[in-house]
Amino acid sequence: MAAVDRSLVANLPMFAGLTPTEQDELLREARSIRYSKGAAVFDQGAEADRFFVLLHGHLRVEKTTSQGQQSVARYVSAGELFGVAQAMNLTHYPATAVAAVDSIALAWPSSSWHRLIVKYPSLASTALQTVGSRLQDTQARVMEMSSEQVEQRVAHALLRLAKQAGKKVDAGVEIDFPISRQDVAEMTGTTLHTVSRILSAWEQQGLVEGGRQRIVLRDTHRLHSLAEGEEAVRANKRAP
Amino acid sequence: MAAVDRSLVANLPMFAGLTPTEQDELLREARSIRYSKGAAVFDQGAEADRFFVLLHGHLRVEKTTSQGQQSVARYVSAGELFGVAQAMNLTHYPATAVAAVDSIALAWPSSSWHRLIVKYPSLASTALQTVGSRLQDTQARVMEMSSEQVEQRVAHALLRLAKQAGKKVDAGVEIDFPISRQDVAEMTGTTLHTVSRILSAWEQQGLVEGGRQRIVLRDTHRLHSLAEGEEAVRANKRAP
DNA sequence: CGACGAAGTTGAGCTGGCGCAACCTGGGCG
DNA sequence: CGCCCAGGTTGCGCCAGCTCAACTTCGTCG
Repeated sequence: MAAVDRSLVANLPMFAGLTPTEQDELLREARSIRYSKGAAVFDQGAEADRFFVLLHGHLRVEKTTSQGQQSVARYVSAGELFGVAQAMNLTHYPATAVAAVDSIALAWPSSSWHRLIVKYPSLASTALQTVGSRLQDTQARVMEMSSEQVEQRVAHALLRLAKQAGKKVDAGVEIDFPISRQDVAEMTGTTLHTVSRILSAWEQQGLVEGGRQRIVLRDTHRLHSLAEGEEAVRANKRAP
Repeated sequence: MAAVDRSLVANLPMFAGLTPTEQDELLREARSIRYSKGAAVFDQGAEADRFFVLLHGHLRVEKTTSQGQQSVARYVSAGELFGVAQAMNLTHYPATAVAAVDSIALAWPSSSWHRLIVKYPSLASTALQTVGSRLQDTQARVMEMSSEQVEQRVAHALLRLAKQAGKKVDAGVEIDFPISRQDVAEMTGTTLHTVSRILSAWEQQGLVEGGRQRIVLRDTHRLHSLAEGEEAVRANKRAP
């Protein structure tokens, strides 16, 4: 475990509003940990003994029901606070976090949480905002799933991914980590077959560009109209 | 506005962990407001100038999409903290809260939030737990909507309502406020028609007892198996 | 460099539940 | 006391998207 320099983290939301001295104090209590692609940062159901800030990389957060149904809750990007189960009074992690690419995180023991928020109230505010914006996102997903067709939901999901983890590339915006059709299906509540059909149709229209575990958005504007239901690229149109 | 006695609120989560003196101080800054059935406590999109604790009654929290699609996000019961938009760094309420029955709430100005959590860190903890458990619930809903049939989702929704706001009655457990088929549909992402068919079928089996804006669960045990997908009371069974 | 497996594509058929429509019912108000 | 209407029920037909299945492509590991 290497010491982490303050300059690397000073502009993260979690450290904003703290003096350099306070930042150093906080950092002194943290460990920096490296996770290689595919490794789990924590597992659903495990004791929530730490909370984290992601320094580098991307994590996929997945939930599995008792019946074995799996679903992708969200992706975590660099700078975000995550694994704050303890702060919400949970004793165990409610989901699994897996490194989608090689990643680095800072970890604090959950037991310090209470002491830290008393000492640094801004920490509590940051956590509230983090959890609050997750709640917003999740509620948005519920509304999409109640009222939108699969095609719109997939469009929304891709646009959200692009906003959160989009890398500008000559052909458009590329999702910055490997993501399968199955992953997209698990984010939108559909099957990989349907996602595949939709992406194929879109590719024909020049809306996206696919590939193995790879999605590039070529026309975010039209994807937006699709997402808002202003038009539709019917995927199962029958040839006459 | 009447002064609120500490003894009425001392055992609410929000006031736990505070000394009687602190409780009094907090109360002194609050206003108590009465809402009659159907009145809005706040409207989606309005400036988030206050946060609340519900003292008595039940609220329905609804969200409407830009396309006009409405959905019920949750119900608030007595004792709960709500309307904490400001704490999540939102300037406007993301949903509308309507009194499902005559209700009473305590209100604080949002502008005091920051000062209060610095003074009473336990407030921040309470808020985090509140928001956290909402996040849990919402994520559970997403998973249900991805992997369950409508019938299971309705069963889950009713059981959740009963747990949160169930009143023991001779025939079983009654939802403690008026709730329409439409409301249930908006909680489960289906249509009032489908809910009606399902409840009718269940009523024939003696699982529930219906009525205008009224639902009584008569066999929570079988409803649980239904919710877990262990059996199914097919609603559209065709007569041979 | 061959072959095995993970990821993706595509076809065909079936069905849950939605949309539409007509109708019933009980509670409240004039 | 009778009318009105919000809330509820029910029948019918249709189709989006799921299931099942076969096949292709790509990457990687022995």
